Amino acid sequence: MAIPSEAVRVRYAPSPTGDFHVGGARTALFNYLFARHHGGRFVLRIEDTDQKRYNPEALNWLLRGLRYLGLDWDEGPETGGEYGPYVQTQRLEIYREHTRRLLESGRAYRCFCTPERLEAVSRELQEKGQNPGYDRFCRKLDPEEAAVRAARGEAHTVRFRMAESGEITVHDLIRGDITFQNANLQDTVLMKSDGIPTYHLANVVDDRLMKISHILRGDEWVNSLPLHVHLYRALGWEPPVMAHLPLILNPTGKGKMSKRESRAPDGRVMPVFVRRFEEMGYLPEAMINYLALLGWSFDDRTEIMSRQELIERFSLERVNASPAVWNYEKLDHLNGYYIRQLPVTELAERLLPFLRAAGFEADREKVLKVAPLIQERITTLSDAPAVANFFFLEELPPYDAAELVPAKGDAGMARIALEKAREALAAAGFTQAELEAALRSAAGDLKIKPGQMFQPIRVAVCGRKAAPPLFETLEVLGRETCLKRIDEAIRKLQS
RNA sequence: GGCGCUAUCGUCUAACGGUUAGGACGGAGCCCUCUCAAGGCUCAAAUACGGGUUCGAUUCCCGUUAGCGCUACCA
Repeated sequence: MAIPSEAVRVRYAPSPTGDFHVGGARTALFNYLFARHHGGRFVLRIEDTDQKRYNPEALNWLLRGLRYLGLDWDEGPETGGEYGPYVQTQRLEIYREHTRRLLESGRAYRCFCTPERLEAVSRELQEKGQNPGYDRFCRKLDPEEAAVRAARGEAHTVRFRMAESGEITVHDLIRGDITFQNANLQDTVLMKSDGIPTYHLANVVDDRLMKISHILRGDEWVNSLPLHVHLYRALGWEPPVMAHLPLILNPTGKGKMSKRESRAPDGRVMPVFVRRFEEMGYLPEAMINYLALLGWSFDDRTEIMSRQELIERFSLERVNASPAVWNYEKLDHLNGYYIRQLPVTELAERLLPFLRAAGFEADREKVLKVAPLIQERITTLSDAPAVANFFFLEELPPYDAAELVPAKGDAGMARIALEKAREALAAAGFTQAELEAALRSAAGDLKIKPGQMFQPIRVAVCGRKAAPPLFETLEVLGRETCLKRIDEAIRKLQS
């Protein structure tokens, strides 16, 4: 695709009404990748024209989420830029000016209908079996007279004077040409009675003024495409290139990805907010990689891609048109993969806050030793406390003495094995290799299988059957702790 | 209801008229192995349906069906 690099300017334009959602993150990512791929600019614009749903925390959640994902914006809040301000409520005068222009050219008109009337009209139309909507009552008002009423302070909105016939065809980079009949379109409100524009006006004006070259947004916007294009034309502008991204659907495949967190049948939390994924210990590397694969692909085999590779390979031509179902298992797989790829020092560093949050007295030195032992056993960083608890706990959580009994053995065998192990551990050098040699020979002395000796020891020191490799674990734990826990296990077997 | 979008394994996807329809997640099995993982190998698993166009359709066109989205002085 021949796209002049300097010309590429894209934006992510969320509304600060709630928490930063993965659907939004995917839209932001595609914009980011497209901008970086073409050496263009990635603009962040806050569309806060809905004062009723405004949430003062939303902006913080958004910025934090974008930073966690590493989606740095070139222009926007906290960054500035030459097309600012980047918050729409700080641009109200601009929208009013453009509204005046539309009023003067006759492409818009003042509407004095009350919300009550609007509702009644819509209901009436529906009862008559017609499409609900506005009956264009104020369209035929004399503009001069309407201006006078407005000047007197009469509450009113400004509506777009939509063409009543004909059709409009819009080209979408992902979907091709889409044709709409103008007769099906509404005289949509552009300026609300409180003097704040609706999304439609603000969006069109800002994209133009901010020199946005490509609009990459979710598929839920295709139905406002004809309105927007009419608006651009009415203002004497050419619309930017349009590309509507496929929706992300719930894991069930029913409906678009929920805005609320839910729980799986097993009680597991199914996060939908970027902040929650961060809290749960999903790596930004994995999130980015997974999100990129939702609606886009590189070829028939490559799935693991770094941010740099994604930037190099991303292209709108390979974005899918069909919706994508969210798949937590696949994300988990990628997260586990990226955790395993981390250098141990890096893993330890990322693990530290999660271990401390669990109440463990975790220091760097200790975590550095534990990290390699749990690296391929966790899928998220927040799995670490449960998997590595016995490394940090002074007292092991209670476990059933029956766990100590090895396969094809009995309590007596477990006890003998542990006593023998205790003896060996008291004497052996405490390195992985020496421990293994000592314990294998101890098992040999008892004429039992190595596994029948290792399993009781494992349960004694870890408090459970599934754990990291035994000898490394013993080494990290140290002689004192190991002997103490084996003694406790022997006591458990006696009682 | 109206309008719009979409349609390949359960899921994410590859194929840009000619392939034994490929890969990944998940599932099953085997191997490795001190448990659990990780890793390796193998297997099962798809072109929604009906018409066209074409020598030939997963691919292009139309219809049906289904799913989803929008239908506010919300974005």
